Amino acid sequence: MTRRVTIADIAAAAGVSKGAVSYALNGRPGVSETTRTKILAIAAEMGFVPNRAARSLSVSSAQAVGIALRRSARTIGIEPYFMELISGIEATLSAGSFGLTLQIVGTVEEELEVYRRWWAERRVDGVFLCDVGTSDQRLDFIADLGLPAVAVGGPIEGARFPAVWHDDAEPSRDILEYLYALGHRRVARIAGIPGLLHTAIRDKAYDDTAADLAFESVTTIHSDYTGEQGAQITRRLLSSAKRPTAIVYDNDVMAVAGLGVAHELGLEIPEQLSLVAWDDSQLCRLTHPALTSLTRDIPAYGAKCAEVLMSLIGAATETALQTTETRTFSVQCKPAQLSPRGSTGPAQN
Amino acid sequence: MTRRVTIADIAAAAGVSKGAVSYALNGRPGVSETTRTKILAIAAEMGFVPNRAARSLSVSSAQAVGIALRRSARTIGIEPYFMELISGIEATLSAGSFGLTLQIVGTVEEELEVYRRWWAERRVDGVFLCDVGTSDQRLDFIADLGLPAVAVGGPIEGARFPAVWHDDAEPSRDILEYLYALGHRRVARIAGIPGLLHTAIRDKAYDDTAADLAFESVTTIHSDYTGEQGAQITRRLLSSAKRPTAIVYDNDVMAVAGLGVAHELGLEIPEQLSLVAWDDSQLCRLTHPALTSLTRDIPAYGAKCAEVLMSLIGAATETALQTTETRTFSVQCKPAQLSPRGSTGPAQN
DNA sequence: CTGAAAGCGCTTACAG
DNA sequence: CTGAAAGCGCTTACAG
Repeated sequence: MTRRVTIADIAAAAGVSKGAVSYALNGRPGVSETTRTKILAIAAEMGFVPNRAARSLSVSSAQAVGIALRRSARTIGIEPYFMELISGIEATLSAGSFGLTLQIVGTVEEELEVYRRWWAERRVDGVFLCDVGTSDQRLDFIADLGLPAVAVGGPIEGARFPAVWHDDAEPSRDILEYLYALGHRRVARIAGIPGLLHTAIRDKAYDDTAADLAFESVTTIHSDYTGEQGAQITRRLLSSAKRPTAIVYDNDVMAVAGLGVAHELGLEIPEQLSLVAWDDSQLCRLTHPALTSLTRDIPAYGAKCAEVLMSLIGAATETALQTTETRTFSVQCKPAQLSPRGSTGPAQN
Repeated sequence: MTRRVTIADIAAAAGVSKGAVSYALNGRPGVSETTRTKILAIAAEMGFVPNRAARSLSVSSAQAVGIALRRSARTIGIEPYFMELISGIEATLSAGSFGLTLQIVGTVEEELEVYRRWWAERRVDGVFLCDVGTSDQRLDFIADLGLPAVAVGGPIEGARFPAVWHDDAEPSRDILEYLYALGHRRVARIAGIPGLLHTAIRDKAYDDTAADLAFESVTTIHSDYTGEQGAQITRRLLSSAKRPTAIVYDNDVMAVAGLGVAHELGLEIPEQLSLVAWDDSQLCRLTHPALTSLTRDIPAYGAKCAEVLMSLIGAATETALQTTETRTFSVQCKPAQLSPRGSTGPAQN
């Protein structure tokens, strides 16, 4: 159990004041180049790493950001989305040697409480807001707190902090046009949670596109994103008299579950039924046939979100320095691209 | 942007010293009951939450623990295991109002560096060590640092800190006996990464059990746990002359991929091939047929790991107080149970 | 039981 | 360019 070295140790070894050590270490004026290099050498030799708490207390910054996820213990694991997002976030954070504090909560109330506590404790300098809703009390709550934040999703009208988002309307249109071109006229969509912003955006895009094309029917049924509901709703849809010839799922987990149901009912894919998934994770390539899906680069998205938050916090990460224009209030990322695979084919009515 | 209230504010409002406020808040002797209740009331009214950095600096404790995960951005999401584990860990941590710092790393060197930095910065009071290897340099590294830690996996011989683990030998035996009873005589296992401790334990258990029963062949092929390799190895196995009638997978993702390959080859499940998965996540119930698998309660496991770490750190969580005997160096959890589903059936040789 | 003071390890004006 | 000092917001011996 080695002892931790402090600036006092370095100061003593270098024969200078603690202040000088601090200036040297932080690349600030106030020390000559010779003393600076000498101090730096000694610090490196002694393996100095500054005590976070002391630094935080001095500069009033936690050197960390937080993310609160509202899911149950059982369902959180199944969505590859979050881990990929976090993974991307971290890539940017580490560059600025910021830490990520993660908290899983059960209810909105708990989530708000976490934000308040984090803010009051100064445990984090900013937060990522996930699963943005169409009318989301967390937005004002966080803004009122004065806690820097980035919404992972958008666009958000009248937002008081930046939102980083993909346009979901265009891919929604892409899917329907693609299915239409394949001859599908009865299409169903098993959508996500109705209160979520991106669900609403997709809802509207589907409706708009459907109105432009001569579909026989385009139905949307909302779900809770779980495989159970995906399976259940698929079973119901496929048991109806005029069953759809194509089903679009708002995530990958439900699509996999839907494929399971299709197998269960003995339907040939894609001959008798075409399936499309949103959020292409590795899952979509594990099944047979592989699932046609909408592909986004989630780690890159997470990295972008982190960049915006860092620049908001004013942290001097390299990336943040390069792209100070990310301070704008809405950052749009490249929309999801359709990746056609074996689960879609021409309709046989 | 409300102002954060400090103990100085409370002291002023209550007309006492900061020391008195601290004693009152921390339930220590040194203040009369009347002043204590008065101070507490004022603190509550002002919405006081202590500044973490200041507290940490004083007591030399970060009030946080860390977990470093070594995966790539693309593959980390697919394994439900980690999020479930983290979710369980958090349930215990929140009770003691400890935070969880998460870091995703690419290499062992990076991981060791993270531990050293965390320790030097005093950013965490302890860490969880995942993916324990048969010969794991991280064990001594962490122990030498004097950083409290819990190994998520074991048992570890001569360990210098506690390990929390499930017995994997018994379930391994269960699977083989079950398959044998179903009449399977050619069984293959697509195992995980060879260097991992639990892989080695399962390897031995399979070998031992196989030796006790009259199998025609029991082969083990190691993999990297990804769906790609799961699919690839399954394809190779099923294309061989004397193909196995049952395949056991060391995780769920590979099992799902294996099922996809079976479908691809037109094999009837379970008539022509039985499949078994380890680590029953929701994934196993999404497919058709649903996958027979070995079920463990991962969130509960995570909670147990956190309990042991908290007790090690000496934090006064309620759970830790109740179970101080968790300071022992090896905590065994309930082994995984076989959950038979549609993917296994009698062998048709 | 209570108050004044020192200290945790940094940063940062402020004099020399 | 350099040093001594105060301060961040807590905790905790140490006197009264």
